[in-house]
Amino acid sequence: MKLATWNVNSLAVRLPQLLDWLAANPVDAMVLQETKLTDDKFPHAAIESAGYLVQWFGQKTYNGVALLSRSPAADVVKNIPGHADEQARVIAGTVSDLRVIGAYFPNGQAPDSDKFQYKLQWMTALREWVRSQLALYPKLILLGDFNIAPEDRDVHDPVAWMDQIHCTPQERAHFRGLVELGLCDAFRLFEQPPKSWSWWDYRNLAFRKNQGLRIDHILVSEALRGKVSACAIDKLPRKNERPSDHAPVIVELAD
DNA sequence: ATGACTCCCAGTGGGAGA
Repeated sequence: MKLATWNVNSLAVRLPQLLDWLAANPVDAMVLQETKLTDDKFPHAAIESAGYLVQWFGQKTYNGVALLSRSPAADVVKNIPGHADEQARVIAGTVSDLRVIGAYFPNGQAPDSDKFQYKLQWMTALREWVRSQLALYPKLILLGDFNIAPEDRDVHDPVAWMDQIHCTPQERAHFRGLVELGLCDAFRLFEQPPKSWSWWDYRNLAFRKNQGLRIDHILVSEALRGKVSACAIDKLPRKNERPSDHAPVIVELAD
């Protein structure tokens, strides 16, 4: 079984690229972030024509998430239950026997901003909800745009990024908090090329110079850890014309 | 260098992203 996550930075713009990517990468399930579409505008028919069922949860202008799957998603949840939020950031469903939680973590903007406080509160709520989900669904996968670079090796210039947004000790502590629930960073189960990033700034020729961050992640529960057979970042879509600034991440689970 | 690019909604500019 293959699953993927991709921050598409506007599904209205990236729909053709998503369909191309799915044709080349026939995953069993996929989560999207930053669809930036209200629910009435979600292009479900095009996605269904590509052979996927889809659940979506969006808003105007910002955020927005979706869950695509070959087989139906059961017990679908949108956002974190009990955590009031104006922003559409989470979509979860059970696909086959797997609990799939797709998440778009807040950016946080700057460590001294109100948005950073929102990010910390959101991450606290997410962690407690994921803890309860793990009790219900031992086979759980949490994937999406975490907006956290967990370690210095996930940052092209750790000195310049030190204590900056995505790299603060508080954000990294939250990432470790998820790991301490029993989740495992699937990407790091394998030897990976050095300077592996999932996001490159649009500005300053960052992709060409390979100056990026690894902020899109796939975390798997203990029950799944032994089944992970591969995990990789697909840089190819970042070479498209009008690319998303993020690349997809794919994980493969043995049956 | 509080920049750069891209997207969105706006409305002939500005916020947000990361």
